[in-house]
Amino acid sequence: MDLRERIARRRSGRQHGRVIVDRDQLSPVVHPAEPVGRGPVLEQLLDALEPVFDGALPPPVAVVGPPGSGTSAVVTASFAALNEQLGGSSRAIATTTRGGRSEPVTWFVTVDGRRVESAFAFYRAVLAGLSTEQVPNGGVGTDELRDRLRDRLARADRRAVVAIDHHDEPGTLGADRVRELLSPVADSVATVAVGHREPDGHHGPTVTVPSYRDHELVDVLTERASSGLAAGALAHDAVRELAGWADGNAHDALAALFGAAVLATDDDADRLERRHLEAAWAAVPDDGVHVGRPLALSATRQRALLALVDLDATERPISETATAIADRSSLTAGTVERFLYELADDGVIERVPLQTVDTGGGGGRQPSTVEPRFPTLVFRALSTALDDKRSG
DNA sequence: GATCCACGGGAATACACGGATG
DNA sequence: CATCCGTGTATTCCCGTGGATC
Repeated sequence: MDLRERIARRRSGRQHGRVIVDRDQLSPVVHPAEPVGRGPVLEQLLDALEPVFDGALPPPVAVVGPPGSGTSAVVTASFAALNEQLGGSSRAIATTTRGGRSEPVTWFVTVDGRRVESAFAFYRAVLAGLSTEQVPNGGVGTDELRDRLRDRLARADRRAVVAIDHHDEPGTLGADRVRELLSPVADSVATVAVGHREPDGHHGPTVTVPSYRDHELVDVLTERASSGLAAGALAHDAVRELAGWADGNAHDALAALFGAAVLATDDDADRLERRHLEAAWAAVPDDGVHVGRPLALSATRQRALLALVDLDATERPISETATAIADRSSLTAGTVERFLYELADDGVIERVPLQTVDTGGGGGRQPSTVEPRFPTLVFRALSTALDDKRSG
């Protein structure tokens, strides 16, 4: 990071108070261009993709690792760098418009499974990664998009390596479904499945990303804090403690750091105090889900979750919670209730059996309540679902 | 006009419990 | 005593509708 960049970040960060200099540097959903301490894994991934350097397609690759190990970060960073070297969209235009000689071009596209759940959305995402042209949002059929993709890759020496991130999370397109969608262009597309486990029947190299070790996580946090927080805002032993608490999970560690920074800002403090850190990691559930999960939901669902977080709905039956949320929004209680069940089914929130016996009418099935499974402070800070309301 | 998608309503099904039935 | 049944609630599942986009 050069000086100019630092100054620019300071300027843009002013509105965030005295502690936070650059929110993006702290965000668990933003990946650095150069992941810290993941050199060996990056090498393994490049090995697996080796054929692309000879203008060929690699075999199917799987990238697997436990939650918070940085699988997405590794793939995102690698693909960005590979695009620069091997002819991503911008370069492709520069080289193909000059002279007739068509150089081998390979695009590297990552598709975020959390935000791409239909065939239509999938083709759209891949096409967007393959060209700078505008891809329609609607009004055109799925078949049309598939045909465009085929046309795009039909010419010789054009291929794409498509990473499908989070292929094994609930609600996302599975690796087999992706293969099916890409079958019309199978000769020019290779896939990289990124997730917690290999796709069923995976054949081909697998890159295994291990959990961060304690000192590596310290490095990650130190790096993020140095660019995201004001100088001296975070004591070094706090970093160690944070890393120890997170137990190798970089997402949880960053979520706690971010949450603490938000709390310190609310306090108008000039450094992260112990109470901020403790409250922040209390807001990161054990064994919870990545904050990217709720952040990828539709605006209405995010609004429902924001209300849920503010409500502190513990000990309340799900139907009551739904009514309370509905009162604060334009949604019907019935719809909110269904949302909550769906979100619980996907693991974003968790149903907890409720023991209260005093249902006057007697009989009936026991109600349950719901609890967030995602980092609440981070979600509240990053969700844009209320932005239209907030500005002004 | 064609198309995708999220919302909304509600039907269908599962579960809990007490009381009736054999 | 084991099982079935009725009632009330919780949970899941389905599909029509309308907004947005091209």
